[in-house]
Amino acid sequence: MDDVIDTTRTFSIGELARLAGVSVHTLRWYEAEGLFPRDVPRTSGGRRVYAHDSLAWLALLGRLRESGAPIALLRDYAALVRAGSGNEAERLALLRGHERSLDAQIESLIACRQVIHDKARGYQEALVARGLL
Amino acid sequence: MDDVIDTTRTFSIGELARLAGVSVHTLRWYEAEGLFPRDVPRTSGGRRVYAHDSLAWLALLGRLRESGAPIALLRDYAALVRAGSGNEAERLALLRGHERSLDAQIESLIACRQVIHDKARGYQEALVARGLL
DNA sequence: GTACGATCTAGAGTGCACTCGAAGTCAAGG
DNA sequence: CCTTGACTTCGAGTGCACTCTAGATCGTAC
Repeated sequence: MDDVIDTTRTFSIGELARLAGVSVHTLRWYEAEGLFPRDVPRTSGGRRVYAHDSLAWLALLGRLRESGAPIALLRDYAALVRAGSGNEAERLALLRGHERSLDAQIESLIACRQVIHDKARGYQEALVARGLL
Repeated sequence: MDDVIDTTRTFSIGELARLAGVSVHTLRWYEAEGLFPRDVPRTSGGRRVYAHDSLAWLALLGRLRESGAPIALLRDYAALVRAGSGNEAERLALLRGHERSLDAQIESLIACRQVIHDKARGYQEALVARGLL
């Protein structure tokens, strides 16, 4: 199997924003907040040049955000990656911690769903009883 | 079976806040935002007197909020209840709509959980391989 | 060389849902 | 009567995560 990922591919901020589904404003803001695991290199003219793996990194950040992780957690995780190998136990603990909070969130949502479903069923039955459904 | 709920029981704002697990500030703010299905009566001195069913109402609002419903949805729902019977179909549609969004949320969280779990497993295996776990 | 779109920085603005502060009123205990 | 604590209104402040603006610069296409 050939490698299908071109590891020499780089992205401009506009390209990366489009591919990652975030705004260029957000990318600059993420950088300022320390959410990248290494400094983003620049062209001689000062423009950002993102490495090919930035997309995967942003995908992971996106999953963390989507699941309710605060920016501070992404910052902590980025700092661990930035510090280099040797802190895998800490990275694991951070991810496991978020996984637990995710479990709690899912449980809570399922409970809410049940309550709302029951309430809806009440209205549904009332409508059926009156021949309106 | 005797009725175990005292329907004549009323609550002061402080009591209700404590029982419902919200702040008195929030109760006043909810009222100002039109989140109650009827006007909250007052004593001659101007203090709010909440009816016994306010607790159940707040529990429902709490479930809706906990599951990501914006205040606007609670306001719309309260307006329907306030308008009285006859709009059960609309109430049902509103609740069903939120139930759908809840399904989507739960699915999304499960997908996030998978991604994060896989990432954590990577670190775990690396630690095991190095005899650190 | 100039037009044009993409990018740059620093900092201000936005939306949501509270959350708090100030200054005053009410009601029960001593 | 007086203190104390819960309550009142109104409006300002908070935290989060962007989101946008202004004004300048870069780089490619004509």
